Amino acid sequence: MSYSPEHKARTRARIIEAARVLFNRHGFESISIEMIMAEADLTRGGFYNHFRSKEELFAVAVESFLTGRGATWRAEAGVDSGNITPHTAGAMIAGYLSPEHLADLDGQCPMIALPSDVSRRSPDVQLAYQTLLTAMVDLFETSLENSAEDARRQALVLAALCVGGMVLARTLPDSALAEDVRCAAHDAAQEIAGAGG
Amino acid sequence: MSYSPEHKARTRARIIEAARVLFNRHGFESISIEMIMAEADLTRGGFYNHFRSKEELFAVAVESFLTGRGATWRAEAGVDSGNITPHTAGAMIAGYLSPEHLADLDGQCPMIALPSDVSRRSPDVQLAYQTLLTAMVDLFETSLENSAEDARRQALVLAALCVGGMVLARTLPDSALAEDVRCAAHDAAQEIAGAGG
DNA sequence: TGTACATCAGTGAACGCGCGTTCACTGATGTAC
DNA sequence: TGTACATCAGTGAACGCGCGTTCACTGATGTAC
Repeated sequence: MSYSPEHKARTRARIIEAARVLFNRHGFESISIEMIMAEADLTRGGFYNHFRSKEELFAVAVESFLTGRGATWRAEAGVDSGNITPHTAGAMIAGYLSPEHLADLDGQCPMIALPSDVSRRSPDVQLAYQTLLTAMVDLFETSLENSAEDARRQALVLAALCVGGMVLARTLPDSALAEDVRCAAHDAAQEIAGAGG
Repeated sequence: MSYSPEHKARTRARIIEAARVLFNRHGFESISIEMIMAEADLTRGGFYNHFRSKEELFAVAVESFLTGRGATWRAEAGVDSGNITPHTAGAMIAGYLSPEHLADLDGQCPMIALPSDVSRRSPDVQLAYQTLLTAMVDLFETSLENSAEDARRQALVLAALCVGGMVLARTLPDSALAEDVRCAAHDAAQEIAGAGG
């Protein structure tokens, strides 16, 4: 035997984390495999011991948000032991549409950082993106189930507001306008989540 | 004298139109100057007679939506001779969040096709994007002014819903889910636009 | 406990390719006479 | 009307560079004895 399987798994995780951060900040095409491997303290050649292609890594990196920062958020919002209340949606909205999230270029949700990159890549990459959206929508839907007439539709609207508000705020160079958009989206989302059906 | 100034202006317009379509479909980085010039029936070298860089063309191409398809939309929605009514917002929402717009990869609004491309480029490019958003928000705001308490905030929410709903619908590989998102965003936006304050 | 060995994660050079930009040149055009 | 000329939009080769992927090799590791 050579190295332990755990050794390889740790290296793989390091590559994924480096890729997640670099892709989040600079997009898919601006980041090279060499940059990712260097960020993980490795050299170019070893990449293909862990992934079949750059695009496969992209899909894995996008989805890794769910088990990383995403899991932390969900825990903080109170998604533990299946105990989801109307308050959960409010907490998630407050975190997602927060100034901190807007400023966090490394840690932000890939749905905000990478929509047009993802829309032009393989179905596998798009499926990873869809997994993130589905997790968010399911959380909203469960949270609203007991108070809203049409919880699923409301959940979809909340997701569109969260992603749309943040995508616009991220892209506008006038930071006052960006803040206006973020605040307006936040307040409207809280109103929908609070008002129920 | 060599060619007429009109000749050069027409060539420039052809390059911009070719760039708008190709960028819309494939993004900034996947499209080369050679591809754009070929689409405009020209060769690579002449590009720099018209633009200082690929990025300058990108900004111009993004903004060109406003005087092209965007102007048609605004006219159809009834933004002529300053005659903007509450109905105008509804018509704009119906067109923006329509299945036809979702399917129109060439003609779609660059706010949907290119958000993450734009967010990583120069301030000039971001300003072009902001011009599109501002036009949309202003139209919504004017349309709501007489019926809504806080017309500007409502207008920002509508813009976030329009862009967010379409960005998600464009990126999701499950087309049934994409349709659900589009419909939910459309109905919610119409409700906000119709309900007023 | 100590040594020989097989494995395979990681290395770094190489392959083939395309890119944005520059530049010397060409040739269609409008003007001057 | 016809011709010589200056202009500059458009051409296509070249420059310097970086990319994704492949591959022969290395050397740290865990195991067998």
